[in-house]
Amino acid sequence: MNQGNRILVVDDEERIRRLLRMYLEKEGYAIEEAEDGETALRLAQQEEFDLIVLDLMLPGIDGMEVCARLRQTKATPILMLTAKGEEVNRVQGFEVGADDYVVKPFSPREVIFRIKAILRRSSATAFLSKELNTSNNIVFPHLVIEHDAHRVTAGGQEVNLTPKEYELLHYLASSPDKVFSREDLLKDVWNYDFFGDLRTVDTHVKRLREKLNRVSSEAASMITTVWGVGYKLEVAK
Amino acid sequence: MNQGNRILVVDDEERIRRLLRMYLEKEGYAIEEAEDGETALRLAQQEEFDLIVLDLMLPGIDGMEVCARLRQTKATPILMLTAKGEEVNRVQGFEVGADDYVVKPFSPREVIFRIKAILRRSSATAFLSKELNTSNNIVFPHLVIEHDAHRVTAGGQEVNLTPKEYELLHYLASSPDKVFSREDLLKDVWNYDFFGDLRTVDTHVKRLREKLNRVSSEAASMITTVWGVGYKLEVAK
DNA sequence: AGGGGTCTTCAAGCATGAATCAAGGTAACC
DNA sequence: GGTTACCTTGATTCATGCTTGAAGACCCCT
Repeated sequence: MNQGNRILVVDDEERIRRLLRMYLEKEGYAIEEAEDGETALRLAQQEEFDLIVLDLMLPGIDGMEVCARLRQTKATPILMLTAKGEEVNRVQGFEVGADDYVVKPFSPREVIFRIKAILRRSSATAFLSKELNTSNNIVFPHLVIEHDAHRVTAGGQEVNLTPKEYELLHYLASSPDKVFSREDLLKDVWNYDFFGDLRTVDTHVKRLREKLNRVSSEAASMITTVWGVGYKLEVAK
Repeated sequence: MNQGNRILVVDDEERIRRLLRMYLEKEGYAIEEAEDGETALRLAQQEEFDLIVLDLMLPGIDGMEVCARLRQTKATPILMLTAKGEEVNRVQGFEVGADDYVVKPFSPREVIFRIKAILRRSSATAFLSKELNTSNNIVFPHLVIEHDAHRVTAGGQEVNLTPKEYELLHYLASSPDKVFSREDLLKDVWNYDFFGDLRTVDTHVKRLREKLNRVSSEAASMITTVWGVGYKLEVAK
């Protein structure tokens, strides 16, 4: 868990702000919101944040501008949100000092990963600590997930997963033993603007189990159904 | 990882300084900035840096001059930045004591490689233990990349690559097994002022595979597509 | 400077692989 | 044994990657 890093979320769409607040608070961050550039700048000046999530498209002062002005006085890390197809000059974004950017529509999961990555980096440079803990690997008795290599190994053998299958497994694996409802999974693993059938989750679970089972029945049986509730990845007892 | 080497960045353009700071801090270096020759000289005299990145074109005392004066008292390694089209005599630069030079617009990646190479060289003389690691060669079962010679050998036979093809391959090879998205690749391998189509990456990958394949299908098949994510250079298992 | 060749980029169409959803079957609970 | 939730399957739709060609930038050589 995080020790309550403070994050400022800047977006003109309320549902986006609410969405991010929800997810980030779940992760233990303290959230503040701003719906335009002026407010964002004011808040950022008078309070200390550990990170700012900044939409590019804002009424009044746009994100690029906010970013540039902010950089004159503060070094707060900035994560940019850009809409797909928006004629964004990415380089401009970086020049202006954004640390990373995410394209909408994003999956909540992705945003959280990027935020964690940025915060890890910035605290790493502060303490000159080695990036030992940075490895994104998740290791269970019969299941290894190497995130950088995007590789899953079950019972010592590599398993080929499709993107969704991989994301689903990775999501379950990052909170082992926790049960997620189908709604949870759809909300977190899929894009925020996807409203699909709950049964879609079933299908992916099925194929995930199938692929794991071809290689290691132990790994496959880690994905357990909690009747009337949802799914979880169960770590052997 | 680097143990926080200290680097002084000297350039009159703020966006260049910021850009370099961003990338270098990500690599774990501690950055200080100067925007003119006078400041640079003052800072370089009163503090100890492990390396100085120095723009040739500066208001007041120019880079060449700074370099020459610095060399009278310090042996700090210097990496020169020169603008394209600037009729720079490279030899002049070396005479004056620069250790290496990079032409603008540079790709962030290139600068980082040069910096690491210089630091490795200079620390190699201090610690003989590192001597072994000094070569910039990357060696895989069917693929050898000799960076100093800018030469690629696949299956024992030399392959002729264009600059971009080479850089792409080298970048992938320096983090084997790690998956890079097309965005990542554009960001790191292309120049800092390039804003292009993601599909451009595909084209280069295609031709890279083609050239490697003419000589060694094993080498070609090391460049693997991770569906929905990006590309990686996969080391045989 | 001018011309030829190379490298890079980008667009368009095609090929392939993955995600979705509906419908019927099956297992768990009471 | 009935009811509810879950699993399975396959067709359809959708997303992504690959290939090709052509245009333009760039470089080198004369």
